[in-house]
Amino acid sequence: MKRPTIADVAQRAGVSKGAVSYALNGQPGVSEATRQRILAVATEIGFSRSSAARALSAATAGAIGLALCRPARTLGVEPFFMALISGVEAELSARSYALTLQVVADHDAEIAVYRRWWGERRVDGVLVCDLRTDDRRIPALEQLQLPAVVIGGPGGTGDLASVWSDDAAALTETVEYLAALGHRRIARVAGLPDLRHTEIRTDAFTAVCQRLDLVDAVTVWSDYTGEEGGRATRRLLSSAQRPTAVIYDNDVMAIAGLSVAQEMGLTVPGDLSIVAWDDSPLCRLVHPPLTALGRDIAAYGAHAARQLLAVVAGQPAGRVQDETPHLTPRGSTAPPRGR
Amino acid sequence: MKRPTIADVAQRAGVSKGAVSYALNGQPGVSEATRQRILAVATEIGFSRSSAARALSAATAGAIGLALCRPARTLGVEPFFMALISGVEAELSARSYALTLQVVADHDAEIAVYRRWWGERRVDGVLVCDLRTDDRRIPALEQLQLPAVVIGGPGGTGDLASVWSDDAAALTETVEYLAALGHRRIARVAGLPDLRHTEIRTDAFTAVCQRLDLVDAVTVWSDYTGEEGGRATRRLLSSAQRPTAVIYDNDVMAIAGLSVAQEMGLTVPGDLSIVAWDDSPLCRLVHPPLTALGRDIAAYGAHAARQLLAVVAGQPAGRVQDETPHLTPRGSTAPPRGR
DNA sequence: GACGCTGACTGAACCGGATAAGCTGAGCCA
DNA sequence: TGGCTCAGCTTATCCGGTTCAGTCAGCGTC
Repeated sequence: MKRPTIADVAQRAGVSKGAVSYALNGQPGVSEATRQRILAVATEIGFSRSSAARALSAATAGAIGLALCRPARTLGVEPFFMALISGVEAELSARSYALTLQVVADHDAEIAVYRRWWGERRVDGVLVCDLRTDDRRIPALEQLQLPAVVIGGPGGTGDLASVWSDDAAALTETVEYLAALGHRRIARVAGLPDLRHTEIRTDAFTAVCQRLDLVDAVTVWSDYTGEEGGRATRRLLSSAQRPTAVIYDNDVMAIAGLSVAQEMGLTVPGDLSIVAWDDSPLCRLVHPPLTALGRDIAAYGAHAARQLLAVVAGQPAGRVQDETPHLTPRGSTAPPRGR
Repeated sequence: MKRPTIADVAQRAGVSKGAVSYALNGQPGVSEATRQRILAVATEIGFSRSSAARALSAATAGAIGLALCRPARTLGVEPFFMALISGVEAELSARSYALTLQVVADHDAEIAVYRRWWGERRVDGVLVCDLRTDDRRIPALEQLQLPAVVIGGPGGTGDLASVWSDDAAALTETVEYLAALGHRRIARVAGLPDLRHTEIRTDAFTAVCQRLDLVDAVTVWSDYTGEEGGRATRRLLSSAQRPTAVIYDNDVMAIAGLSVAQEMGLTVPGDLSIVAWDDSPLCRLVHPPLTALGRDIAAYGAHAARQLLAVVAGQPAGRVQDETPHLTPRGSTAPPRGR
């Protein structure tokens, strides 16, 4: 099956290649009647423009890139990324942009991918995930002048545009809620410590616990996997002054924590209250369903994509705030027993 | 930052553009000494070929496409796709191919995407997921002559290449295992009925149950979501002759089923044995950990990607078999109580 | 009726590689 | 020494769009 080119359209419509190009792009230079005729011919013979030729002459790839840097073993389990991707994708495909995806092992590999994409002109811009403190990717992208939007922050994003959500406020609200239920010993199982949002949440946790005089507040670090989340929970629940409530930095660790609690003979929420960050269907899957800090992740992704397209179009890099995660109380939180 | 082109390399190496092209592509036409000099210059100035220009003149996009057709609400939850994608990706990036991803609502939209990708020459080939019985995508792709590999089967893939795993054998093994434990009333919570692999598993289930004379065997249909899986389990466990073992077509439904059983006061595996299809970290997250039918999904994806690249390279469309899922017994299966 | 002006369109030059065809000089042989 | 081959290049053309500089008809204007 021979693919029609712009020349075929031009010939059939009895005009030049240039006129067809103007017509297709909504540029002035052709009369309305001619434009309609050209568009009709294009539709009739099933013409679509070669992305390669367009990229070459218009110097735009029509694609944006997303490099995922989490190790393969955690990548699949959290629903977060798939939700994010589907949101990004919805926004992009609505504007006929393609999404190019690459899984990388570490930040060096990721920077190498950015460099290659830049050199190959394969993408018009990139979305950056999992912002770390002192993130080496930021200066690398600034140097390349590759349009980018960081998903994360606030802070630490250099001169790049970013989309962020107020995790500090969400965490504060959660601790206040648990404190209001009567909890005094609250623990937090955090994600990887060098991620920027872990840092932000940790600072907020420390601050609110100090303010509410929760002296037994403790944060332990983990790596977002169920294994580590379970292990951390086991340690916490084995301590002399075991917490009566635990906040987990993702849903997978929270579910693992719930299992560990049940395995150790504790009832949830009677003996232990559990809050999960990232409200996904997983949280409603288990018994009791988990109280969770949720937000519309697909919308977050769509927001970031929109922002990136704006940057690609030459608008100044802004830092826009997305929805703040909100607490959805379910069956896994209650006043501590014996209050 | 100005991006170097092949002309810059040529000038600096004191040769023509053509010579550089030959050198970069490992073609004959330049001496080994010159080739090395050119490659050194290219590395030195950080040159990489424009994917657009390459695509235009070599008529190859350097990318393959993957359209995901599951509704957004189930997409994120199952770890399956992320694992598949990371496997596909590993294989592609090793050969400098890019992965273009698109999320679509239904098969019509998916076919439209294929048509657009074909017209835009945006991808060299596509991977097709979630094969259905009488899948309209197959003839559409055959008509477009867009290289494709179907992930699924056997059967129903038309003239397209495919990579499949022997789900029938895996299911048979599982039923035999449960029967050997002493189970006589085995139920199966299946995924969407019009998926080809659901059909294959259902046929195998019927056959083995008949052979083993398990007259109470029953299959109920679901949609892969936790909600539906839980609901189906509740129905099954409320029936007069409730099953003593349930096989779930994915991990998410199995976990939901486990919760429902516990919520109804049944112990697992004492009162009910549970087997999950797709062994993911989720299965080890819950208590008891789930006996599961697992396979290396990333390897499956890599296998499919390799196969697609072969088809793109002009090799005949083959139907290759991947690893058969194998049963990993864990804490969720045991002989039925009161045997 | 010569002039300028505008809208509608054409022709040709690009974009950055791949590649077929052409050229050149060294090496070899008769 | 002339003729031939062939490795090792160069040159030119092409891929399929975008875009800029013209061309030209038609119209109003003084």
